[in-house]
Amino acid sequence: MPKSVYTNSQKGPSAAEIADWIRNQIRCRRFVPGQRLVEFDVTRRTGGSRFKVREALQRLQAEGLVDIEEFRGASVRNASMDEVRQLYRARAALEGLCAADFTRKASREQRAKLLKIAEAMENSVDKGAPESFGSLNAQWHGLIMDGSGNPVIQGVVQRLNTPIHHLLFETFYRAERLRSAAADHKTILEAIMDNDPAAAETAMRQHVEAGLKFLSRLDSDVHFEDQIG
Amino acid sequence: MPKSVYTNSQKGPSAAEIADWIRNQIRCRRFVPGQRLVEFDVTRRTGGSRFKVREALQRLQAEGLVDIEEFRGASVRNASMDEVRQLYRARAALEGLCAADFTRKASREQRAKLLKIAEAMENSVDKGAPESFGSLNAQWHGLIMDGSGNPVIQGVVQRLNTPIHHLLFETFYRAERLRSAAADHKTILEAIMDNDPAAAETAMRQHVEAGLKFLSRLDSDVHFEDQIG
DNA sequence: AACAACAATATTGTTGACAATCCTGTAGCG
DNA sequence: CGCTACAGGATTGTCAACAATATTGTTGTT
Repeated sequence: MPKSVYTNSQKGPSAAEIADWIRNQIRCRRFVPGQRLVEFDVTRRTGGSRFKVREALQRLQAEGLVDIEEFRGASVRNASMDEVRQLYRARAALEGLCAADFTRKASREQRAKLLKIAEAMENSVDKGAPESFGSLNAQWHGLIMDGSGNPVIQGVVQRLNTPIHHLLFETFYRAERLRSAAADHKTILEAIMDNDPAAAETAMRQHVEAGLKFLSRLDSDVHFEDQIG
Repeated sequence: MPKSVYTNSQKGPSAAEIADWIRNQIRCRRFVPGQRLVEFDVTRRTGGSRFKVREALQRLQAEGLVDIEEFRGASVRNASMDEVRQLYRARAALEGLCAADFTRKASREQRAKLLKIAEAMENSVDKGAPESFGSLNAQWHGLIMDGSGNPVIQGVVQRLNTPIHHLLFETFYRAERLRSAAADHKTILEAIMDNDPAAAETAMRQHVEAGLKFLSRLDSDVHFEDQIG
């Protein structure tokens, strides 16, 4: 009976596995920005040695997910609203490019799957199910990057997304946003099916930037609440 | 009299400084793709401890500059032509965005400086000086990213550029490419001075992709030579 | 009670030694 | 001559102990 979730339970988790674990905790908001990541703590919870934990934390620092100060250790980095804005703009440019390339290069199967996911998302909109919509949305964007045949960009976007992972879901709790996103997807899908890369690109860019706009509105609301509370 | 080039000569270089040193060696082609980076070697040449060297190598791995295999250590990663193509496409999208933002946000001084650099580059073209053209070219692109007010994208592009740094210079040894690049710059500059972000963006994208086309041609030439030799 | 100086604890940084693995050169064999 | 098996050295992976620093708790003074 294995003690941990990791494959090599004998030798303990590797640095990469520990990094994945921390990354996940951050993405699921179990580790929140500003929270300190004490080495000993991570050691106990993952079963890895301290050495490997340090290794993992350094990787995460290189990814920009974690801040390491001398003699103060690692803490989850806090992305400012301005940084979020920049991340979104970068995403918009890169995913736009992927949409264009998907239109050019994707296989028949990938197009079919894209259509299938889109239909499932429409379903989620009707039922008002933000979680399933968010999950399908992630699949949708992932599939487009996958089908664009550009793993380099895919990797960059994934890294850019990690610190704002939860934000990608947050906006979906407003029905207005759900409808708007679904409409955007429809536009993008049509451009792809029409084999119009340029249209797909601009539509995707607008879609991502629309997400940013919703987020900015949410953010200013939160600040308003902060002032009252 | 300091022993090394690093600021804290007493405590030895930090991991970040070692990473910078290695990155530089790679950029200057003193470390070539495939070359193994033996820890002890780096230790001696930088004066850092083995621990810090390992730290630095892991960072470089996260950046995608270095490959680390278990029990075989680090080696300089070799970017395939396909990967280079992807890097260029990502650059095109991101630098295009920066050109648009530069047009919107850059200060009067930054515009003036851009013009000044462009004039100096024209000079290099006339004199047929590839090295100075390459250096000015790097300044030119850097200035545009700087003036776009988007450090996140700037960081991403810098990381994308590192493994292909030398390629950015290689094409300039053909006079044809020099003239073509200078013409592109002129187009971009005009769009910026006309306050036309969209035009600046498309011009910049075309410029970067033109660089890729030249490179592809060079690459196939090299392959041809390989077959003969 | 508020505050400063100091001691105790917790946490991180660094080093060195040892184990595990790979690479290389050599000898033996067909 | 070509090939495999095997040692020896080289290189990396891992760990535990120690040093340096930050954080917390305590005490004494005003």
